[in-house]
Amino acid sequence: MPDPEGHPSRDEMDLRTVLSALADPLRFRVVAALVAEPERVERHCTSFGLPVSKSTRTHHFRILREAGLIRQVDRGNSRMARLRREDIEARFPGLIALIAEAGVPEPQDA
Amino acid sequence: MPDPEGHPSRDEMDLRTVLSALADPLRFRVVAALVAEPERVERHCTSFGLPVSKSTRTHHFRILREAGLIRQVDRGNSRMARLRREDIEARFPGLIALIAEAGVPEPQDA
DNA sequence: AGGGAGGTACGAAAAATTTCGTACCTAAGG
DNA sequence: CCTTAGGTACGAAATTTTTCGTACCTCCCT
Repeated sequence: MPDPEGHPSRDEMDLRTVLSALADPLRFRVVAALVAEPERVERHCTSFGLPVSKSTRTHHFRILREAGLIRQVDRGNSRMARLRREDIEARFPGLIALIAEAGVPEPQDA
Repeated sequence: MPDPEGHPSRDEMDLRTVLSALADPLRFRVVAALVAEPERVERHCTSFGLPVSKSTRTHHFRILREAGLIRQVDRGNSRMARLRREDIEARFPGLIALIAEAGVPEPQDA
């Protein structure tokens, strides 16, 4: 069972769920941006500049969280996102390298 | 440019297109089934037992073909599908291993 | 205490994807 | 030659996903 905030444990992660999460252009951009960051970096959910309303943003971050790709941490009145790099690498070895190789898409093609 | 039948060349393959192709449950099943086969096996498009009409089947195989995941070859009056294993491995190393590890889903879960 | 930034939940609208039916084509086999 | 199996193209229906607006909550700051 996922934890109360909806984070699955490492072995609850499912490849098809992860692929669906990454299939959306905005979500891919978020993950690719995190992959390009140094290890353990936390970023504001707002810092990705997604061209959508905040309720849509909540929706996308929920899907990323429930797929196990990111961990969201409460930091006072805002929420930070961190890539679950080790868990992803352990469960789906090589996936992060593939995303890193593809790079962060430009906003317009996504 | 893709060839006349819509197969992209190796370096025209795009990770996001591939991920979108794999995000559909039926298409994932097809690819996972091909991954589980020995190298170079060709299978009838009908042999996967997809629970959809033939026009829908055409649609899904087109998406797989245009993503570069399979190559479709005319064999008289029918068409065979073959995994583009080497191209996929060259362009997205590790991806096939991830799919192989996930296994072929049971029909009911997708 | 009050205002503002950042978030979530919920329901509905909009857009994209999947699905099917029909019509049509080609090749293989009787 | 005719039938049948396997496919494609096109348009429309059904479903899913994305998107947004509104209402509401919490924490920080003044």
